[in-house]
Amino acid sequence: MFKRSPSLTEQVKSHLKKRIINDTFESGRIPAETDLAAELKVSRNTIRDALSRLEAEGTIFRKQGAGTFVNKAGLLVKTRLEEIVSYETMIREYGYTPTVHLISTEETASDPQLEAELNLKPGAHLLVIRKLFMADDKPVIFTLTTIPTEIIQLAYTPDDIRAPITDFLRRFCNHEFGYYLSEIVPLISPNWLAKKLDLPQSQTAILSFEEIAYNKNNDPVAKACSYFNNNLLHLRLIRRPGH
Amino acid sequence: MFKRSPSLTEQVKSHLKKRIINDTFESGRIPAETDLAAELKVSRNTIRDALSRLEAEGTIFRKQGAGTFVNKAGLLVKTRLEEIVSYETMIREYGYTPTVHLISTEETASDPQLEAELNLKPGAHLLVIRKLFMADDKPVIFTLTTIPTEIIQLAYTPDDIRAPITDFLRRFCNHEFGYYLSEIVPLISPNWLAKKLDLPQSQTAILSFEEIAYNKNNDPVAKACSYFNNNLLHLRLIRRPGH
DNA sequence: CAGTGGTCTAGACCACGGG
DNA sequence: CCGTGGTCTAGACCACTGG
Repeated sequence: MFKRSPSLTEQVKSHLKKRIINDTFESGRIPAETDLAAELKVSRNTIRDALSRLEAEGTIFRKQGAGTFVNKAGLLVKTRLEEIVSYETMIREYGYTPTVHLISTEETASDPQLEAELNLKPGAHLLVIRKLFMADDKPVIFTLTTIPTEIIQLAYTPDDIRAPITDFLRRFCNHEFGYYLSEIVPLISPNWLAKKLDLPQSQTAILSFEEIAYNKNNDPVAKACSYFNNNLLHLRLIRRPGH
Repeated sequence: MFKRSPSLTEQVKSHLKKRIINDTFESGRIPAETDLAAELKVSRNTIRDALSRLEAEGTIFRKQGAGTFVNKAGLLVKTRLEEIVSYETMIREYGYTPTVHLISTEETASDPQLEAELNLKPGAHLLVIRKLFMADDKPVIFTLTTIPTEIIQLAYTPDDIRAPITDFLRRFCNHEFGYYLSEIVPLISPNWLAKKLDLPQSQTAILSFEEIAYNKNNDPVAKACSYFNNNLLHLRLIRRPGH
């Protein structure tokens, strides 16, 4: 029934998610793990891995001894911060049409703070990219991405820069993206930013992300700052007790 | 070597974490999974589960084909939003001494928004709890917790209310805590809050959490709003690509 | 090529929930 | 009590890394 790639677990997960969304499971109850394993011809461990991922993203919940159930409220949550999606996808999941404007690119020298954060030599050269994301032509996210020029190995066009940074790192820097270490910082929007995000010039509180991108070798490879217009997007998160 | 409870995986995880912190592993390299399994007398799957948790919290990173390594930078990250710790623990992990002040408790009637969020009958009674968390006697977090009185089944003292809400729910409401669904909202601190958090009266941007607490049955049982003084605490998060 | 982590299997036993 | 999810085992094969 399933192929070898992507992983069985992933195929089972999306198969089950489709059935959940199409409401194939009456009364919100999902069949027992052993039954699913028999039906889909995979081992129970594979079923469990898939269900664990669906549970982590709030699609289902499980109760030992009772069963596995659809989390109707969880289905309404579109994006969760702890899982990266491109800003275009995020905007689309809120029901808007996304567009990306490349505002500017610029080369500068690094400052001591960035050198520490990205583990650079003093005076390293940096590529600074400014982008504006629109939802139905209303500006919602402004981003400022900083990449050391020394890791860029191929020539690129403005279109390549419009793509998500994870794609740019893979295609032009030969770095597989690993994860973001993010800090959430509240801010009173300065005038230049209020103008870009179409906020009232009177002081408005906004959210910003300051993120260091790490590659699969755990080396810091870029810094990304994002500024959100909270009128349209909501930043949500599922928080669970540590094990 | 290990007992039956808590889970083997959890014991292996904390055993390995101790060895990582004590720098038992030279050159940052952690032994192969099969070696660890033989040494600790557990199956490789158990080792893998433990390593997966350490990887999720940023303590280690793995590279297929190469090995498993200590994430030295990740060890510096104390608290991550996606994993719940009590605010007292969070303050302690930043190196301060925490204290909790119970500001007030109050009973009110619900409003339509809360009735929708907590799935209540119109006009339900609510217990509102206000607390202030101090770090070395400096105020850093103000919280406003709202619990429907109908789920409170035992009498409680002010001391009981000072405890984290997860404890209160378990001990006095017979509800096992499941997870928080949180929204992060930026705010310009109003004067009353600036006073409580000892912020400059001039407008300051702060972060707030608006969280709905769910129990293990996936029912919403409480609402918790938190307001942070960002001068002392940093809200961090590890973000990874979805599977 | 040897050694590593990634995936998957089949089976066992336990702990809990609800009738 | 039975059926559920939670944990653990032993073993197999694959995919990737690095010398």
